[in-house]
Amino acid sequence: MIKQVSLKDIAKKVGVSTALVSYVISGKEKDKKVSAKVAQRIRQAAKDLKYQPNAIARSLRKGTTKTIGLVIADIANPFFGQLCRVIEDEAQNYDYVVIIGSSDEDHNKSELLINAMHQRQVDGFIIVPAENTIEQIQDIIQKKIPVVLVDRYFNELNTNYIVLDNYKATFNSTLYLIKSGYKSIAFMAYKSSLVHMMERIRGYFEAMSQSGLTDKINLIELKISNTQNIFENTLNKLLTSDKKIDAIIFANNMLSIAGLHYLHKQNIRIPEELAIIGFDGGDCFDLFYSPITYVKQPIEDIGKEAIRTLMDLIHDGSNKTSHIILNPELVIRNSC
Amino acid sequence: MIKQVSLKDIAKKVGVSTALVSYVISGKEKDKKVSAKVAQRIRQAAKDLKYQPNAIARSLRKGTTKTIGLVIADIANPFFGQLCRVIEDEAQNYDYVVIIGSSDEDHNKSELLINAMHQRQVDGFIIVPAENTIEQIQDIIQKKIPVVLVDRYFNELNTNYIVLDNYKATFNSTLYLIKSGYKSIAFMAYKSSLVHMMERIRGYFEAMSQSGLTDKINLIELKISNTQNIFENTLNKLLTSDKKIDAIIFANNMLSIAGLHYLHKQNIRIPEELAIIGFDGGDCFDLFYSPITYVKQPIEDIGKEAIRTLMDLIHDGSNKTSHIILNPELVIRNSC
DNA sequence: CTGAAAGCGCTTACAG
DNA sequence: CTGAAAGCGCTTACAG
Repeated sequence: MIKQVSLKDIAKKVGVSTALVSYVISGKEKDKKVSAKVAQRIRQAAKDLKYQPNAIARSLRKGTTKTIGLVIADIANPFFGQLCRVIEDEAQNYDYVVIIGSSDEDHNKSELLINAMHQRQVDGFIIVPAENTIEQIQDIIQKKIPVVLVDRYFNELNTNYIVLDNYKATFNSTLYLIKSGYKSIAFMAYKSSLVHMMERIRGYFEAMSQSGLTDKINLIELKISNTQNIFENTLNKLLTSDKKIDAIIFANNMLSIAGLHYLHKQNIRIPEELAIIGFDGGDCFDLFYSPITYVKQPIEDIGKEAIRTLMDLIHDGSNKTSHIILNPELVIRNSC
Repeated sequence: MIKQVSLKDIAKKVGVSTALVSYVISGKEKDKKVSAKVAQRIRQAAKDLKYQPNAIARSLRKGTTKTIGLVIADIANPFFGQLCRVIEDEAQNYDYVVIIGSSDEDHNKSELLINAMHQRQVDGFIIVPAENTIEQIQDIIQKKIPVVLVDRYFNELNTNYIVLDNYKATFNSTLYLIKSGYKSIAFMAYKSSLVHMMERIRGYFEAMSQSGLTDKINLIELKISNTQNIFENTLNKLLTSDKKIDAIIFANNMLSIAGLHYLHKQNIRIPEELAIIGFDGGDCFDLFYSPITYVKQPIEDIGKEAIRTLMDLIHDGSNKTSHIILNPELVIRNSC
């Protein structure tokens, strides 16, 4: 690493103080009334020396880094991958940079990440909170660092959040299946105390019971840590039971993809033998021999709203709390 | 944003100088022989005050940020998405953070990104270079900032790089098709001066001509900017021509997926009517009714080697140049 | 219109 | 074993 060009080098070359150079470089000449010709010489020198400001020094002085910390729940999940992309792109429009970490749904890892980002003085957080991370979020709030939760939130905490209307998502999906003549509809979800999962389950329950199908309710809850093997055994047991399942709704895309893998392997005909509704979408849903009907989240909007909310918080220091709940879309194809 | 706890606060509370606190916090007590009980009191105070070191200040002082700048070519491409994940995970093992940007194959955007990262004083770069970015890479090298290229490189530049053996990848794929009895094999690629694409094309050409099929060579080159529409028209023209194409090799995963979309829509039976070899893999290849044979890149290895090489460069200041060329794997399924 | 100086929060020789 | 002090590269009142 070679010694880099600093303000001082430019100042020396032009024969002025670093203050002048700083004014010109940061575009404040107008206010400070730096003479046009001095400004010109400074700009020229900066170009000649290929000056690049040291953002670290500026950050230390100004107390702001133009950096956002993004903690997602699972980097292996394409849904979050896409979300990262949107957020990154969007942040760039505001001249912010994003540093990303995956908690892998583990609260210890989450804490490590949040601390590392905090040490790096991020100006704000966007977090997809894992289970048992309430205290971590509380700590951030207490330090008055702007934070917005995404995809999930805690009822106990009055935070900004952007989430899907998860209840509506599964309520509508279930109803759609029922209207299409399916009755014995199973629901595969993760066992979780997190509100998004509970809401998805509630949507399914409500739709079933409101349709007089309470006795057909069949909720399968898997642990996130379960392997594809356990997953397939469970699915196998479900499908070979005497309950005669005629449809399955998967509560997120990891479950959907795992499910499709199994059904594909077993050569179970969709929708003839079994109807399917997936979650979150993706190329595989489109390219499946029988394109999959699924709940589509407005990822673009989620990301944009998250950044917009965070920027409001950072810039206006606004003290309102935003709860933004976005509508799901049921994309209807051939799988049911 | 609330005033944060600093070394000074701890020093004041314990009644020592900030130097002592710094030694203890950064784990240097042994060397500096801070008395055990003072060290203990400092640690306790740090914990009581929930002290988090200010990494920005440390970076400014030490001249290192423990941050890596990662510039990929296209954030929408799942291949790069996965690569980001691997690199991020791997960097974390070394206690480094990654900031990511996508050049979208545009050299202007690439320059903007590299400058922004440079201003943020990244300790090193990992770059998937876009076309016409030689000067940008040269600039980095000249500033003695560690950099390793990934996926592609420039023949004109003596840089560190990690790439697939692209020639072998398509040479073997083409040969595999030929051995399976296919003759009229088309190759869909992007028009590009970049070495990875040219190597993939060369592999195809060589395999065809070595097999006496020179007259069957059929290279389709698309611009990266081409829409799915143009893509489909081209594919349509190709398949309805009197050349009787019996197989297509796609030169990367974007082309593969676009191709599958088209073939799926047109109900072209694979492999009966047309054999297919894809590139890079993914769930859609697995879940396609006729699972797709494809060239698999060792993404995990690419990412790990990139980080390892960069860490060597940063830490040992090693002045050797690494050219790492990894082997492709042809994953054989049912599409040909 | 311009400059001297303080200070952001650290680390690290140096002196004792 | 401990402290005073310089300095990383900026920005920004303040004074002229």
